[in-house]
Amino acid sequence: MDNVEISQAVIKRLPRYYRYLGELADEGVMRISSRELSELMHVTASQIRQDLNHFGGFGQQGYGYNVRNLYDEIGKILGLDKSHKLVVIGAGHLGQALSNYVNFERRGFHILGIFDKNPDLVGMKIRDVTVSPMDQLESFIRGNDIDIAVLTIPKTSAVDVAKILVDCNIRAIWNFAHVDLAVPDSVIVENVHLSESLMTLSYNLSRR
Amino acid sequence: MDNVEISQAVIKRLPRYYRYLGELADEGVMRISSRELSELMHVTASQIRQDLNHFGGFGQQGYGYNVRNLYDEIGKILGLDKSHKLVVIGAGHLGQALSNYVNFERRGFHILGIFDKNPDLVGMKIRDVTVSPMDQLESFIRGNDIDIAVLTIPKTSAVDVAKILVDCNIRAIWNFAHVDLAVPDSVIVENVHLSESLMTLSYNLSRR
DNA sequence: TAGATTGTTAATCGATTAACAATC
DNA sequence: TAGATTGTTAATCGATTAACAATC
Repeated sequence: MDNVEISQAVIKRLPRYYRYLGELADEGVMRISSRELSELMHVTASQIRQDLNHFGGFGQQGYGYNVRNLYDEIGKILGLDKSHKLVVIGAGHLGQALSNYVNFERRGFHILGIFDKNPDLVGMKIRDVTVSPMDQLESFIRGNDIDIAVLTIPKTSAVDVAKILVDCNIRAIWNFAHVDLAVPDSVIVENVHLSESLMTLSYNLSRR
Repeated sequence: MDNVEISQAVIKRLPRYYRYLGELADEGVMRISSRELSELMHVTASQIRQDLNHFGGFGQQGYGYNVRNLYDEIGKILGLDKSHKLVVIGAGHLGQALSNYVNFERRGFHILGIFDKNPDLVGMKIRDVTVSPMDQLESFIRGNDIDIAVLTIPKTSAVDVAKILVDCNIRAIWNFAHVDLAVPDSVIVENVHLSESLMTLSYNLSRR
């Protein structure tokens, strides 16, 4: 299973399937065919079947897919059946926004610590978590077996903090700083570069 | 020029070139070859030359590219030489984070209005802008010739607000709500689905 | 001029779509 | 059984990489 590498293009479509299937399940829809789903999502039925078959045959000929079952299976593929421990580094507005976002918690992403170098923010309480000073970061990650670090700090500090995170054997970094972090291959980096997203919008706007 | 459609894959790479070139310019680097840039960015030199040549010949044989010039040209391609008027809809933490982000302003994205339906947030001042109630949104957009609406509200409200925005002839929506907005083709939608990004990270984490 | 490097064409690779046999 | 729809192979399309002639 692990020997077949699945392209990131496929992976990036899974959360969208997951979202649509979750909504269908909430509406009480029991089964759906690839054609029906394709019309709903504005993609080809062929692509849906190809994508899903990378992971196994979840459907049944002549019937289609069981909505609830497919939802659960995609959840498992995405690792949403496991729980993850996170720290948020940077307690500014973005860090607060992410820390307050209830849906992450619901999907098994538990924020155990929030850190900031600004003494004015240290001690602030965000949901159940109190913001801690940066010098406690390293021992906290090691002591609490943290999987994921969320980086919502400026790019200059981000580079330095990433080094610390690697030393602490962090497994993944969700990076909101506008910089490409240089980390070993074993550490997963998922970038959210908001300014690049806005520039893409700007480009498309200027071509009208 | 407009008759050749350029793929979104190319467009999405431009902001990254722009970022690296900006940093090089700041460091005082005058010229760079596609090979040097390719080593810096970990992409192929071929791809860089192909990408750039969609928009014109910015280089010179035997010399390479003038860093400052290429930076400016990509900026123009991305529409960063023009100024844009935005409103932020949703003054929660995410809306505040984006409204406070100075770099957007510096790149010509001017936030003229911030709106929220929560009376507790109305009246709050974020940089120079005071949060207004939602019922003033429509007249504000029309009266101030707003280009871009930034949606940082829950998905249920997002669908309704998007309808209003379309009625007001908004040109683009930067959408942070976890929903696919149904708008006419003439309206550009750029989605930032944070939970999908986190799920992608989660997938990659579980395959190690 | 000789060396370097672009701009661009051709070759390769990978992803998407179409088609259909298998099967529920 | 007949109809429907999957799983999967084959065909197409598009994007990336390689190669090299043009040229600074």
